[in-house]
Formats: sequence, structure tokens, C-alpha cells
Amino acid sequence: MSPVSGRMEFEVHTDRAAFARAANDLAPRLLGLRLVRTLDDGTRLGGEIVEVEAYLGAKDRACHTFGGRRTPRNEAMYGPAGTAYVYFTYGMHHCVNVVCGVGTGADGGGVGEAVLIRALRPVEGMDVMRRHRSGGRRRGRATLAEKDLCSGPGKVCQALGIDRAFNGVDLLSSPNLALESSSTISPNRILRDARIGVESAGEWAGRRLRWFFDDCEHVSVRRMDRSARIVRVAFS
DNA sequence: ATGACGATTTACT
DNA sequence: GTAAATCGTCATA
Repeated sequence: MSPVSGRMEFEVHTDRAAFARAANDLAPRLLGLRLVRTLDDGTRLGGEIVEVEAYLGAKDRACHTFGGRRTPRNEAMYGPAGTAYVYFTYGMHHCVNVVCGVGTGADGGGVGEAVLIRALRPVEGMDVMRRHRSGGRRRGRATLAEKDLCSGPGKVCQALGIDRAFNGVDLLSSPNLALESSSTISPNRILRDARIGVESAGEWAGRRLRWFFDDCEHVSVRRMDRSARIVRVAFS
């Protein structure tokens, strides 16, 4: 799987071995895949992944499993590749990750690595997602722009209705939350720079472990600084 | 038991 | 740009 080849290599959504990679290896491969939440009534909510961050486990000071920490909260990070890790933060927001790591297949022990889904280009169920993002109200506030629906990790979970009930679910077999290959991937250059919100992680704060589509209005932060640069051209 | 701290978002100056 | 909102988690005692 060359990181520069065509879109077929991105059909990793049902192949667990394809997720058993280091987080910094898997992260850019998730760009362009579709994250889909299916409600009980069959309604599909989701969009194309346009921004991700890699969290590299015990050695990574910004990672919840830094130093090998293993607590009830981060237990899902030690699950098999393809597990969802959903956590609650700042007293009000949820964030969703894809657990990964070399050797973390169905029978492999977890290593505490994951990829954070930071933003989506909304594609399905936009009316419902907009309602979720507006506090359940249909009116009473200006209509949210499409670019404000999923342009951040907390927004993604609020729009798709992802909360701690999804922590630990298997993204490769769950009927409610899945990663799917998209047939409508937009051609985009991929930029890479430092992760967001990890300033206190010392030297790990500056590591360029965030990948996102260039010139995409659905990304949370278009560009942090001039260090962001093109790492490859996708789907062209 | 207590307190400091968030892998954030929003509103406001 | 800055600040408030808001609470579960975890290290410390």
C-alpha cells in the first residue's frame, strides 16, 4: 500500500488488518473515508473525513495512554484495531477516535494508539445533523452553515449523535457507526502540521501529527502556521 | 475527599 | 484576540 497510489487502497473499512498500523501511518489513510452514524430508524448521518490527528501511545505525551496509563476512561484505546474510542472532555464535548496500532488485530493486545477524527465534510443527513448542532431546536437561532456542522472533533460527535455509548464499539461490525469508502472523494492536496490543543505536551506538541485537506472549508483550523505544508496529492 | 485539568466550542470585545 | 461554560477523570492525600 503505497501512500501515494489510487483510491482503491482506501477501502479499509472492513479489513481489520488495514487498521493495525501505527497511528501516524493510518491517520492520512482515513482522509476521504466516510464516517456514518445510522440511527435506529435507519437515518444515515455522516460525511467525508477531512481532518485527522495521530496519537502515538505510551511515548506520546499528548496521548491519553502516555506512559502506559491504563484507566477505565482510556481502556478502549487498548482494544483491537478498528475499535471506537469516545471520550468526554471539557465537561461538554465528546470526541471520537479510531483505535489502531501494529499487532492490534482481533487477537492482538492493544498498544494504546488511535486516530482522532477532527472534521468531516457533511454528506448525509444534514438536516438532522443541523438539528443536533442547534441544541435540538429547529428555529430560534440562525441556521448553521454547512461548514459549521462538523468542523471540529466536538462538532462531529454532536452532529452525528456520538456519545460514550459508542465507546468501545467495533467500527468494522457495528450497525450504528461505521467507516465506509466513499465514491465521491473530492481531489485534494493533503497538508500536515502540528496537532491542535496539545500545547502542554512539551516536545510532542510540535510534532506534525495532524493531516487535513488543503483549502477545505470543513476543516477546524485551516492552517496553524507556515510550517504546514503539502505532504502529498491525493486522488489525482 | 479534594482539586486541577482538559485531544473544545461559543460568544463577546 | 480573550474568556466563560461545565463536569468527568485521575492523581494526590
